Amino acid sequence: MGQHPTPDDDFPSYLTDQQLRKGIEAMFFAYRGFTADPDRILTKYTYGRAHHRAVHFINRNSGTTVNNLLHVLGVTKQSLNRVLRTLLRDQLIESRIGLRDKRERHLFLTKAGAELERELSQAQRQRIRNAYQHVGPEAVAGFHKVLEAVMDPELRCHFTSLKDDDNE
Amino acid sequence: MGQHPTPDDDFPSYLTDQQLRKGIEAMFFAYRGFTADPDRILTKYTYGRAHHRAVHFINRNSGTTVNNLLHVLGVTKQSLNRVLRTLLRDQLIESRIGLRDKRERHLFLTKAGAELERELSQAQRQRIRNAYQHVGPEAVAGFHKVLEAVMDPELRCHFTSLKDDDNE
DNA sequence: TTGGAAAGTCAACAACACTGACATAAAATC
DNA sequence: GATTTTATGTCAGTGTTGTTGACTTTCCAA
Repeated sequence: MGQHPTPDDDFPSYLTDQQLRKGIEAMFFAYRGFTADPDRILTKYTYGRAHHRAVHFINRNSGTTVNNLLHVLGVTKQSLNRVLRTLLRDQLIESRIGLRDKRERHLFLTKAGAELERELSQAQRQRIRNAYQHVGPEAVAGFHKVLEAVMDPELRCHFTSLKDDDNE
Repeated sequence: MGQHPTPDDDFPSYLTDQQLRKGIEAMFFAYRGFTADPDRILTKYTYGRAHHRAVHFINRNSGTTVNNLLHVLGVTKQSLNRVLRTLLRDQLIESRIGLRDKRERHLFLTKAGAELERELSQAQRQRIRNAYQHVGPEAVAGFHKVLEAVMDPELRCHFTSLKDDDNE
């Protein structure tokens, strides 16, 4: 059921349930490795993955609004607010009232925040760099293709656009 | 710093910090998509991702011990025990005392458990299948290569061995 | 027989998500 | 100008999933 004993052009071997399950497990184990290094660092600061994500996206898109961050991270404002509050308290980010629209808060990393971001992303980049170097550019291209195809379409636009609209 | 303006053979363009950051974000967004379908289904049963993982690995390696599952999942026995207890209570799994070693508990899916596993993995496989079909076999091969390289080495062995040792 | 491994349990705690309700300020619209 | 909508923040409560620490039971093996 779902399996196919004799793979042909209609049912290539890389689409068997067995291969798909293999891919699912690979994602699970790889994501563990992917987050392992930042997680280790974050415990030093009594922060969690949520702080890492916030800091990452504020760095990537400096001056982003709370609302925009909300949609990118896919969490509720209450959940995000808890994280932002501690980051503000610890002066890792700062929040500036929008000039054009004074309801909006634009988020920026402070110097300390940028340092933490660097520490976190450096560890993560090192692991990815090692993996990329090990497998070569063709495999990396395939990796990116598959990941993009696995994303939800509405999230894909957040990913493909490295620069967003909002800055004052 | 870390960047390289003129990519050459020593510093190919696919290893720039920019490209690595892109890969990191791709992993983040793709993992969200990867778990979205099972998460939706799990809320119907008031279960979470931890239940999915347990059911997946018990199905993959029927008769596995609690201790083995512990290492594969990378959680504490207290955390796993909470999940297993509810799955046992709801008769989705059953636990049999080991014949050779009576301290060990070997875990099996019940019929209902196998049904849940199928429902969860089917949704997940469908997404992966669509992605694989969309990008083609070469990209998929690259995808697998990168994921395996990103894993922690001690987790990689759990992944590569589809069959484990323990059965009575 | 004693030591230690495997399994299970209890309690307490923390991170991080959720819902729902409410408040404030400002923009947009009627 | 009054009303509605939007953006943000906050409070309270809840649930899942992880942690540590302490303790017990079972049982294999030296």
